[in-house]
Amino acid sequence: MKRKIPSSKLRSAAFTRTRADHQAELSQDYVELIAELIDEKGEARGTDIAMRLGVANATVAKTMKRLSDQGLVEQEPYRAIFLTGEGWKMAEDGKRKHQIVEGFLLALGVSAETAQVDSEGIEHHVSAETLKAMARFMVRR
Amino acid sequence: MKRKIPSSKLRSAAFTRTRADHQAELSQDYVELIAELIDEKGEARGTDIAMRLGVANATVAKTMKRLSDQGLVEQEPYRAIFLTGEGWKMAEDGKRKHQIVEGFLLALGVSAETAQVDSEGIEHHVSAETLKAMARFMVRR
DNA sequence: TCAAAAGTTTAGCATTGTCTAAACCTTATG
DNA sequence: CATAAGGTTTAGACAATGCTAAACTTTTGA
Ligand SMILES: [Mn+2]
Ligand SMILES: [Mn+2]
Ligand SMILES: [Mn+2]
Ligand SMILES: [Mn+2]
Repeated sequence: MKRKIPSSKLRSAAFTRTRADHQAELSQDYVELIAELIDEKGEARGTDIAMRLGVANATVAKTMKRLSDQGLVEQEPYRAIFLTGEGWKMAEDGKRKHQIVEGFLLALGVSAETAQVDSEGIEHHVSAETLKAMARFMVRR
Repeated sequence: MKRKIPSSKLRSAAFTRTRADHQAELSQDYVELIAELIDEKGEARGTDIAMRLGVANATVAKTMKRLSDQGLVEQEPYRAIFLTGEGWKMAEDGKRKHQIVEGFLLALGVSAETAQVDSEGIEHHVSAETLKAMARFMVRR
């Protein structure tokens, strides 16, 4: 039945959702990247993560602390980083979503570079409904 | 000629761009909202901004300080907030972009609510190239 | 084998963005 | 026109995300 929502309420809901998306964003990108490195090289080291993210080493170390508090990664001092079960799940969900968004942009006709760059930010703000629409578009097109 | 960029470089470029997008994001949303309020009511008051953004009053006040340091807004103590020339320009650019992204999502077939919410985050990560592709899609469809 | 290189951690700092609570002005109305 | 209600500002706290520099550990290779 869907009552009409007053527009200021709806408006603030959008900003609130965006802020929530941003909170989740960093963790998602980290675990996805860690999963990628493990697939590629068998392990994820701090330096490699820092390199690919374009941040300093110490930043990665600090973030790892948070991620392990969140139960997403595991690590021993001076050793490589691994994902927990939960971490793997998040990585896989993230990867799937990322691929749909990037593939969608390509299907829309943008260059590979642009699709790659834009999708890195866009992926975090795409709701289930929009993701479905993007997937549909790629199939039909 | 476009040399092949090593994939780790390109990868970090995407994250770096996303971080830059996020830095610009808050200012953009604020000025756009202030412009909207001025159009609607003739002035933008702190409370209204806070209401629509879904944040506390004090948060808005502190942000205003930053925005006026950035030369985007002007205000006298205890008075409403106004945009500088630069502020208006940013607001207008933002609005245009926002409308294209939101309209595009609608054209893609998502609900009005979803288009409204998702576009609030997505708009900040859409490059000129992607924006053009979205505009094209809406026309052709 | 053992010193240099490579990688990791820690300390200390800055900025952004958020909050609550309290103090302070402005406005509206009885 | 005095005061209550409604806005605004300030103070103080906190978490997240980034940085550099220094200390420390592990790995590598002469
Ligand atoms: Mn991703
Ligand atoms: Mn991302
Ligand atoms: Mn974002
Ligand atoms: Mn926005």
